Amino acid sequence: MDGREVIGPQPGPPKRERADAARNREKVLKAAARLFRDKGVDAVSMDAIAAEAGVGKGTLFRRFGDKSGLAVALLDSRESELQAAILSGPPPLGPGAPAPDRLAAFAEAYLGYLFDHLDLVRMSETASPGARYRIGAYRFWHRHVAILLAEARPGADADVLAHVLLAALAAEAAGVMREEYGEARVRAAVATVIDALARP
Amino acid sequence: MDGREVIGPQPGPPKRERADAARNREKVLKAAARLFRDKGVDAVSMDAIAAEAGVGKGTLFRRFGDKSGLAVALLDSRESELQAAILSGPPPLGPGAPAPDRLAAFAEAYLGYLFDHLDLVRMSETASPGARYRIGAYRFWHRHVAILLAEARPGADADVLAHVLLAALAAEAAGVMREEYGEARVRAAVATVIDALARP
DNA sequence: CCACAAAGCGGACTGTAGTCCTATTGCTGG
DNA sequence: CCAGCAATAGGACTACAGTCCGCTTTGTGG
Repeated sequence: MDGREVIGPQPGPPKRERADAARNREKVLKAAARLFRDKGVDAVSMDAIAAEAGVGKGTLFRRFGDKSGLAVALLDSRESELQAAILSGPPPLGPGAPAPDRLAAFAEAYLGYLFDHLDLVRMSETASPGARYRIGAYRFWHRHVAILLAEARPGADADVLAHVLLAALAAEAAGVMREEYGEARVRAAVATVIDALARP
Repeated sequence: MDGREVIGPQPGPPKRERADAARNREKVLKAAARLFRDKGVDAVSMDAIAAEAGVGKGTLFRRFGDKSGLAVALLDSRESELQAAILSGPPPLGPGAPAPDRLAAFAEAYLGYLFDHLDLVRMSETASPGARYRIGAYRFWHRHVAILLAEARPGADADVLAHVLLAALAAEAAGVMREEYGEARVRAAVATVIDALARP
């Protein structure tokens, strides 16, 4: 990443947030977190969140767009941590290590993040068709992986290969694999693929 | 594949299909095909299909389960062709060629099938969460790939690797890649990954 | 040919995501 | 402090997937 700053939903909005808007945003995020924790992500409807937060449905949707946007907002801090570690943390996740090592470290770290928040990430990726690829964070992961792949495997079509690799890290795919074979084997298999691709 | 028969939705039901049921099944499939062709898969609701077919909604859902089931039924013949070619067609897609060649041929053929029917396959895979992995055909592709991977790369965790590979062939992922980079680059990238994995 | 059980039918009903439009609220310059 | 206005709030409304259950059709055994 030749990066400048973390890509993602703006923690502080463009210009200035009106006081009532800020209040309601907090209320919604708190309510959503509470409901998701108590009942599970899949069992909570947007109506329920609006009711629990004491705001109207319109407010909820205008602010977060859709379920996917709400999930992204809830994941924001964890995601930013990971992005920061990639941009400026210690190697091999951060800059300084050889590309293949960085790729392996990224996969390890990303799978940790993913499995820690599987339901939320799944919601952010599957709320609407194509949601996964519209999220700002996806573009971040993609660029990171593409740049490292280009370095590790000169001449390859790194942009497309990065999408291929990331397909295996989709919440639904990784979730199914973990359920069927356990986390360790998923991590190992992803490491195998990265190894095969990045150390030709 | 040490296979015996094609996996998928039963063309002829278990015991015997009542006359009215058969009639309605045909009416629904015809109506759905017509509507999908005219308006596009995403713009057609289940209500519209039921109305166009002149049957009740209950009928539609009892017979096909959900949107995913309807898509599978519509894809059935093309899918069975591909499965048959894999099980008993000429090499390298069919038996007889070395595993890496068969894997490459499978990816080529599958991408052809996928891109020819992208919207329908996407519908079959994303109609409900996890739909992709519940479809009988997915299990077929998975076993096929796993068996070939096990042969090409002894000692590797072929079952998990097969899922990883197939993740790149998900309709949504492949569709996004094609849109962004074109079909040729997607095919090439998938071939690259298979090559890296299967010819260590 | 008829009676009758079971398979199948259909559309009213429920729950949910997401939209829209009007009333309200908070900010800003005077 | 106040007036004006743009941003925001809220909930009624739409459209859709999927369920349920009383009614109808079909095949069968007498």
